[in-house]
Amino acid sequence: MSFVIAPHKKTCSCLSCELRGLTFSSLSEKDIERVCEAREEISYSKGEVIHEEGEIIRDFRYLKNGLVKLYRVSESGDEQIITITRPKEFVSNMNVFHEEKYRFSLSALEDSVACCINIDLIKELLEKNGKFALNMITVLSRTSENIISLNLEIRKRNLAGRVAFVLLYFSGEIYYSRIFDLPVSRKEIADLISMSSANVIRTFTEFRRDGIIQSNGRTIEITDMHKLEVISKRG
Amino acid sequence: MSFVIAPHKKTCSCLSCELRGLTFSSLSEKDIERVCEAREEISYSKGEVIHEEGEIIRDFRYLKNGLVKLYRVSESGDEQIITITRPKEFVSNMNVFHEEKYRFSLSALEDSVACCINIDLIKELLEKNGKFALNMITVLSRTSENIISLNLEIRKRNLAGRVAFVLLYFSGEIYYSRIFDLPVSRKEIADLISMSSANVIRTFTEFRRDGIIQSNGRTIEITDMHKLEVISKRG
DNA sequence: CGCGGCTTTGATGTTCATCAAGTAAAGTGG
DNA sequence: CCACTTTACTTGATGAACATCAAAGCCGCG
Repeated sequence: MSFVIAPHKKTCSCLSCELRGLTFSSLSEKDIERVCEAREEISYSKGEVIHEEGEIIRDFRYLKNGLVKLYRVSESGDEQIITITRPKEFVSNMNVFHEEKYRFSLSALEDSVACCINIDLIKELLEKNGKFALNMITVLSRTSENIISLNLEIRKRNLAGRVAFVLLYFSGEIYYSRIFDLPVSRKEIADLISMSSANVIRTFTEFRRDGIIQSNGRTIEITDMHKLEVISKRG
Repeated sequence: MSFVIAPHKKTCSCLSCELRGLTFSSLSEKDIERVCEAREEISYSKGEVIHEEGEIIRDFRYLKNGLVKLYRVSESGDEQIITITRPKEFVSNMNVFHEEKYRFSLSALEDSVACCINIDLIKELLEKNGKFALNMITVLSRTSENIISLNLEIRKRNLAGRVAFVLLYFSGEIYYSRIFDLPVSRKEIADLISMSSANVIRTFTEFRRDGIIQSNGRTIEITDMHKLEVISKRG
């Protein structure tokens, strides 16, 4: 099956989008085209804010590629990171359906691309197409549960256990490699695991001393996976 | 509009159920009746487990009244409480839609009643009726976000702030009163806020000494709401 | 090249967990 | 109903875990 690129858009590939299967698989071709017409693809460069807490929700945002962090800033100014995640997850698009404004902020940790589709159109399609809605429920549920589980995992560990867990998270869930460049600062790790950045750094130093990791700035190599897993488990 | 109680059921009140508006408002009368036929109303007495982590999900459970805690037990045997909530929230029914087994456990803190409806019937109705599905999405989203927000609030506070926050939570969100009977043990509060029970108790004692609360066993009276709010905020 | 932000390390003090022992309360079986 | 057992609660003492503060080095950026 072939399709023609609309002349007024650089990319209009919903029909062939590799992410289509995640949620939009149950839409008819006609509806997919409507979405395609209405959508806007926005690129965010590393560090850019995608949306902020309190901002009015106008569209449903679907992360195509990149890496983002979902977070909240308290009155006192410090940041709490809720999750760091790749496209398959929905992230902030949970409260899209029951609130007027975003409750959390979202920003790009790597260059990212998001599809923005008017929220009313999505709601209309959900209402019209139960299969699509059931699909959406499935994806939203998974996302929420992953966030909740991540939190439970973190909160049951001590400092070293949390740092180990986060390193394993990046290695196993984000980069699929023993060697990777951390997408976040030490302070952001601290904000994710609710510890002070000084102690996160100290823990890195210990891991280095004990031959568990090698690190040079943001480049990390896990040299003793087993030990790291043990620390994560008992911590 | 009147309805007749089916002879083979003690209660079959879906049409007039006071909770209908929350999710089932968009179902036709015919579908409501199907649900009504299929559903089973189960009572749980205080302390009883409604479902456990790992159990196969057979039905969609809808809390009619009571109070429940959602929690998880780690390999080491200690409990992490995720949330404590009243009927309007869905609680465990998130992973109903994307997993075979429950990821968390649910138990009754007060005598509770749940409607159990076969999950396949619910899925069928969601698929058939987009309005119903959109409704469901709204409720599920709200529930998830409340859990996530609760967690963020707790994790940004210190011991005293967490205890104050939890007391205000019970007072303001669960019992709507300055005076109430705690539905949980000191240890359960500890499991909710990730602190040791000894320190939770110590904090209670301090609050009592400082004239912030009066407490006799599980009966709590908040005597200085303002001070408690200040502790919760700055904690 | 100089400024500001991130990182690192050490020193210090606070917060919190843990252990232990004792008390109250609540269920259990005779 | 009482003796018994168990579980929840309470308090103190101790040490470990962690935050905070401060100073110095590093790196990137204008």
